[in-house]
Amino acid sequence: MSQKRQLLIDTALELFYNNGINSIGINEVLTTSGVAKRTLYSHFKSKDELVMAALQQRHDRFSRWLEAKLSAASSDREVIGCLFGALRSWFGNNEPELGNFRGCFFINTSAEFSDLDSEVAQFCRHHKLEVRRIIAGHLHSDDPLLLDTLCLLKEGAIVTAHLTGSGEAVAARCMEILTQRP
Amino acid sequence: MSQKRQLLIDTALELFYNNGINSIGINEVLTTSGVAKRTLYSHFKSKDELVMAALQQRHDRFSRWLEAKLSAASSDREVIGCLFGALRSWFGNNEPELGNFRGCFFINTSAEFSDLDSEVAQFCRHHKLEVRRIIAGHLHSDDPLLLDTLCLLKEGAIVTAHLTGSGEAVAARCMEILTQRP
DNA sequence: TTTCGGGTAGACCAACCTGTCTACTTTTGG
DNA sequence: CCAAAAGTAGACAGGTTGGTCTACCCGAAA
Repeated sequence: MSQKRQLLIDTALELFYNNGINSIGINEVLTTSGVAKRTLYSHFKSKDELVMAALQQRHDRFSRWLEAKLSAASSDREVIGCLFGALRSWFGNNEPELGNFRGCFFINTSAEFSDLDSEVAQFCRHHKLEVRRIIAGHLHSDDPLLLDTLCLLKEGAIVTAHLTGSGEAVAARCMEILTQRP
Repeated sequence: MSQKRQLLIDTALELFYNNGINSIGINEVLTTSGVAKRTLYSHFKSKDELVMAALQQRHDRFSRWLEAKLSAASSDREVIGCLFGALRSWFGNNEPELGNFRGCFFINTSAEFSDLDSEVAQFCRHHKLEVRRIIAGHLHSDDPLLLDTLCLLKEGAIVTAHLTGSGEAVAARCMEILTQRP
């Protein structure tokens, strides 16, 4: 069905991710995509609905990407290697399907929407839970402490990579930290 | 000198931290503080300048707070305890001087300002470096891997606490992770 | 007493925001 | 082949933004 709808979502996601949702107006999405305003509002009844569609799109894409990256791992040690190897590659802008690295879209979006009960904030929580579930699904032991460690270090790495810019060193450091454990 | 200036900074910081900088207009700062617009623009030549003053204020307050929390520690193990104990207390809204917990002001602000060269983004980087320096100053061994571990887990904890809401459990988990190492 | 810095209230400006609307054109399926 | 669906351009409405400006007030120091 409608390819314009998909074009709008793709354009919105890229602009939102690169500039923040509040910094991007509807008109910028329209001029960038070359779609008419009327068309946008025939597919989405408000900007919020477009935002939700962009979040969903990012979530799907990121989940598929992560799942593929972890699928090769056949031991916990390999899961660690795959996970932080993938992150390092992302931080270094070598994962075209995820776009130019600018932190985690869901962390960034949460920072912009203060109302914790809003649909947007709820979806961000949902995303993080799903990512955790994906990682858990690839670990052999179901040591909850290991899972928490991976998730916490992953979040720390993403934020630090975004803020400092030295993302690849950060990801490598995470692997050092984790391989130094029993 | 001028107490109005300080009142403006305090009001702006609270509003910015609780709602995000782009969501708060100058007029909201004015009505909340009860100060006239003319007065604001006699102290700050633009909103950006007010934003910078708010960032500086937050940085000073947070640094002093952290320094005080870590000053009691006399061993690396105690530094870990003090650090994540302080974070747990912050996450649980038991640190009035830091206000109601809503993540890290600098991480949130970085998410809103995409230009990495902007004064705002530079200050956020500076803040994180300073915090790292404070932690390093209280560690006895100068094991860089330990320092990195603490900083990464700290960022992960802040982000996760903000996104999921279960902050105190997260901080406790970090301590478990760290005490389980040699 | 006069002068002046710091303050107030609020009208005003240009730019931008989301969202609606009219009027017209293109695409596509039965 | 023609009707319905999907698209276009862009004016418009009503509100908000950051920022400027005029006109006035007050208290303290020279």
